Amino acid sequence: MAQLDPASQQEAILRRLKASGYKLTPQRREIIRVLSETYEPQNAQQVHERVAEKFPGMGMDTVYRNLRLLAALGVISQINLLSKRGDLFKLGGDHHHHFICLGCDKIVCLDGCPLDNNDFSHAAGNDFTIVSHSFQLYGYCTECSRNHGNIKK
Amino acid sequence: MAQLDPASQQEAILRRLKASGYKLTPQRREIIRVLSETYEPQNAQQVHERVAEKFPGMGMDTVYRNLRLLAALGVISQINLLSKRGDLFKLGGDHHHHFICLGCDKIVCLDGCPLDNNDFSHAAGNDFTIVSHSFQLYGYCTECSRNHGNIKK
DNA sequence: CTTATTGCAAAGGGTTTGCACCATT
DNA sequence: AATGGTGCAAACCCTTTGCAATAAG
Repeated sequence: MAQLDPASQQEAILRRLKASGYKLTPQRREIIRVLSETYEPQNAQQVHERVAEKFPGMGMDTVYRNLRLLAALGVISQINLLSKRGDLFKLGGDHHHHFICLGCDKIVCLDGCPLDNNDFSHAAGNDFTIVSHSFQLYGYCTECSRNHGNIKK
Repeated sequence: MAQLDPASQQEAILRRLKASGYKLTPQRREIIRVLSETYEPQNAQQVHERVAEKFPGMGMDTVYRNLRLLAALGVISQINLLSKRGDLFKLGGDHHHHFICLGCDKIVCLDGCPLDNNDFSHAAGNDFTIVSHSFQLYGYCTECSRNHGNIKK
C-alpha cells in the first residue's frame, strides 16, 4: 500500500513501456515525470504546459497519444467529469475518487475508496462482470461555501 | 416513490416550465415527450433523431438549448461518461446510477442508489458542502462476458 | 405587443488522424 | 536497418453562440 516515490514510480513505468516494445523518447519520459510529480489530476493541456517548458516544440497531439497509451496500459486513470476542462488524467496506482467544487472547479482527491465492486455485482445483473467504477462528489469547497456570491453559473 | 406515467410526467414538466415563464413550443413539447417515453439515457443526437421525425427542420442547437434548460431546472439529469457518445440525458425524478458495458457500450440503469451524500461529508473536508454525486459501474454485460472475442479496444 | 424561441450559420474547444520525417532500438 | 514516435496540419465531433425572423403568451 506504500506509495512509491516519484523517481521509482517513473522507473517502473519506463521499464514497463520498454518491456512492451515501446520506445523511451525524451518527450515521453518528461510526460511521465510530470505526471509522477503531480498530485492533482491534470488535463491534457496542463500536462502539455508543463512538458512544453522543456520541449517547446511539442504539440498537444503527442500529449494525447501518450496519455492514451498510458491509460490503455492502465498506468494512468482517465477521469471524465461534468466540466469544461476535458478529461483528466492521474497516475494510477492508488484507487481513489474526487470532490469537484461547483464554484471554482477545484478538484480534491478523496482518501481511499469506500466502495467495493463486489457490493454491486448483483445490482447490475447476475451475469454482469464488473471491472471498475467511478465516483465523484460535487459541491462547494470551503471558500465557495462561504462566498456564494462568486458561484458561477 | 411511484413512477408517473409518461403523460402525467409530461404535463407536470410543461406546467413547471410555464410557471417559470418559459413558452411551450411544439418542438419543446416533443423533446419532453421523447424523453418521457424513453427509458435509457439518450444523447443529444438520439433525441434529435426522434424529434426530427416530427420536425424535420429542427437543428441540434434547439435540442441542446432545451436539454440545457431542462437540466438547469433539474427536470433531467446529465450524465458524463468515459465514452464517445457525448453527454447523456435522462428524465430526472428518480436518482439512480448506471452500468456501462465496456464491450458494447450498452447502458443499464441500476435500481436506486446505495450512496448517501451525508456519508461523505467528512471525507472531502469539514467545511465542504456536498450537493450531489455521480457513480458508474464499468464492466461486461451478459452477452459480452460470454463472448470476449468481440470486445472492442 | 412583448419576450422567448427557433433556425441558420459560424465559431469554439477538446481530441483524433494521415503522413512525412526523425529518433530509438 | 527496422520500427515506433514526433510534428504539423487538417479533420472530427460535440456543443455553444450571435443574429434575424418567428411564434407564444
